[in-house]
Amino acid sequence: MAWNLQSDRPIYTQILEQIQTRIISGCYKPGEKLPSVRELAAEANVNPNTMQKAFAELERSGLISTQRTSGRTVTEDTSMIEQLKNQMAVSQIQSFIDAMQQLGYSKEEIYNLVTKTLRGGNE
Amino acid sequence: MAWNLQSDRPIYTQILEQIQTRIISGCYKPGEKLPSVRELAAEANVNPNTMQKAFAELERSGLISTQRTSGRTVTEDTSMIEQLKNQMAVSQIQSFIDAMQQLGYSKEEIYNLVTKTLRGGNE
DNA sequence: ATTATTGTATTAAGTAGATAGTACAGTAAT
DNA sequence: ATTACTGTACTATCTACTTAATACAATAAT
Repeated sequence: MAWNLQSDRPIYTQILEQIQTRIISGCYKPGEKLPSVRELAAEANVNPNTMQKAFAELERSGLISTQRTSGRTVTEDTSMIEQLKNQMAVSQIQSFIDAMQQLGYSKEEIYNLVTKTLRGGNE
Repeated sequence: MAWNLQSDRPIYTQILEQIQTRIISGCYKPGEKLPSVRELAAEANVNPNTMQKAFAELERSGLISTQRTSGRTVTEDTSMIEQLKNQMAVSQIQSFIDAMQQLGYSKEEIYNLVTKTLRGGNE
């Protein structure tokens, strides 16, 4: 999975979210060692300080932990990961429906549009 | 409808979007005169310059127009408004589904979660 | 004519985010 | 011991966003 960074929001926030997503989707597995700050920064075409800032946040939440000089690892607490997954899903759904309703779509219309889109797409 | 402004994105961008939403949802009607920059700025608890910046963007898109000294009005081009509504809806749906799939949810799971949420909510 | 209100422009200041460059301390591998 | 890699810290600089405080020209209302 590639890094997808826009300029309309802080980069470190987007990196934070995308690392979370990678952990949740199993791209980075529980207990697995993460690439180094410098490596990931190069990969994302970002300053190491920016990547570092994202990691600092991730650690406050407990999702990853640091072994001072040998790198970082994803938490082995799978229930924590599962919980975060649910949280993010609920939040996605809620803000999606809110936005659609504010545009003036009824529940039924939202339902129909989602159904139609899900049918149409690939895979 | 109240202003909902977060600090994680530029204020003027959020104002821009929310004015678009108000026009699309009919809160500000086609041809209607808009409140002044200063008035809206006070209402949103924001500097007039920030509100002005949002309006400048809205004008580039043609959604509103300016009568130099008597204020601004919403476009009367209802098909333009309708088109913007569709655009924003499609974009909402797409990025919602993308985000869910990246979290690891299948189309069927997305469908079920959306259905369940739509059933549960109010109104 | 005067007054108030409109959009608009300008300058200055403060803040947050991002980059660049450098440095240090701890550990693993050799 | 040396080397290479790790996270971490620090300073300086640049840009974008936001606020503040004015100011001006055009029009609507009086």
